[in-house]
Amino acid sequence: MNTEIKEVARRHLAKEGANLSLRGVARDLGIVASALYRYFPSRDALLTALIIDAYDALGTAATKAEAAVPRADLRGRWMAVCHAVRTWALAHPAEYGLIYGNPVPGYAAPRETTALAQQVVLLLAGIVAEGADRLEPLSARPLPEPVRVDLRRLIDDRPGDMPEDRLDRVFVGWTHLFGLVSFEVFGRLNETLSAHAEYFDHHMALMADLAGVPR
Amino acid sequence: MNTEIKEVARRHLAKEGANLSLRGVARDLGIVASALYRYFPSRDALLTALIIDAYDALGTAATKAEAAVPRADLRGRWMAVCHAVRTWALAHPAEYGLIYGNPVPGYAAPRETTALAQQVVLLLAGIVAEGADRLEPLSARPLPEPVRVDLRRLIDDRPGDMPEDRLDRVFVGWTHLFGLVSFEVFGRLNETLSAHAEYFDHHMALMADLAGVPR
DNA sequence: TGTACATCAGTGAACGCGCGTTCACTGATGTAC
DNA sequence: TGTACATCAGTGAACGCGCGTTCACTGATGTAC
Repeated sequence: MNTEIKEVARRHLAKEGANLSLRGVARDLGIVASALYRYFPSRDALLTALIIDAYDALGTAATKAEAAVPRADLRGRWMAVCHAVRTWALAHPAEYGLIYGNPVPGYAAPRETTALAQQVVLLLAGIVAEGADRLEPLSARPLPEPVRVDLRRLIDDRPGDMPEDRLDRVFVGWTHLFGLVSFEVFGRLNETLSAHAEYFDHHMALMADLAGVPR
Repeated sequence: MNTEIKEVARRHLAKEGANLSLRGVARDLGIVASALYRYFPSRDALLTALIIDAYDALGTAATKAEAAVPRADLRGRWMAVCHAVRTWALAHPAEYGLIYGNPVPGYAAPRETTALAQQVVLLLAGIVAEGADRLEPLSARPLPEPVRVDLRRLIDDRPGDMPEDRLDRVFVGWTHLFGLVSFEVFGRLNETLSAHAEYFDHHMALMADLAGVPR
């Protein structure tokens, strides 16, 4: 029942954005609004559940896609993650918007979401950690010290090691991935470009180059 | 009076997101809600005005900042555009969200916004068109044909000329710019990085490298 | 096998609120003669 | 200079709606003896 409610709520999100209405959800379930309180203590709680589910679904999609590629094919794994994120986002635009669009007004994301939100970037970092080409000469540009410190801290907080420059490039790819997916999902690309899929592939491959993912 | 209404409405946006309430705005103006109808025919019309204003303000901020840099300093001009976008977005998070976040549910952006939305990328393209280094060897990766076609069409639709590869790199920078700004404005960077400004500078400089903006 | 009781999903009325929009209106200000 | 009229910004009541949440409740199902 819990999952059934969330399913209907997801359908509502798709039509109304984050203005989720409990009464609307209840109506679609053929139930009276107050009955929902047996399952979720408040509207915010339902929203939180949906947000967590969204992070989870996105992370799972990316993880599964990446796991399906032979371990030795690092570039294939990188691209699989990118594709999985884009595919999931296009299939679930409202849920994507919930976690990567405007913050929902008056709603504070609970602590638990932080770790969930990092899944994708960790996947990308994990791939690069397994093996990478020398970085492209652009990297002659040295990291600003405060950035180096941030990146070092992140590296030290987790198992494994990696030069800061390399993690920096992973972050470049990660930012680009979500920047581009957001552009596409939110319709900002529509009047400008038509070959969305090819454009995406091309750019994420460029990001792989930049991060030194071997061809 | 028209501008006064919009000013108050902008303050409301900042607190409530896109759930703009006419009655709330009227209340803050010390006016009865129906009086607003003398100035805007509907809530949607007010929203539209705010959206257009936002594009306008962002475009103007970028244009002015770029114009203030000596013409010969191409890299300075590129960075000025990037900084102006970030600064404006951080100063006006709600208005930024209105134009680069989740699409407002049930609201269709009017035609006029398309041209306004392209201002920033045109600025960047204009800078690169004035002079650019040879592209970095990454560009050994050829453009996929459908992407080349899209880019060619965009180039032919406007005065001036430019190789498709170069415009492609401008788009990379543009996507990255808004991807990173969205991450920061929407708070997706908070738990991960602290040196936001330096991180931004560093990455946008990298994008300049990538687009062949001379150092 | 039959009765008494507990559980618990869902009901329905109510509270108090906010919303966008319409409509006939008031009353001050400005204009014309 | 004084009167008559037009303009028009803002009023206030009303319509019809939706919302989240509470609360005492019903009534079916399952369990214990």
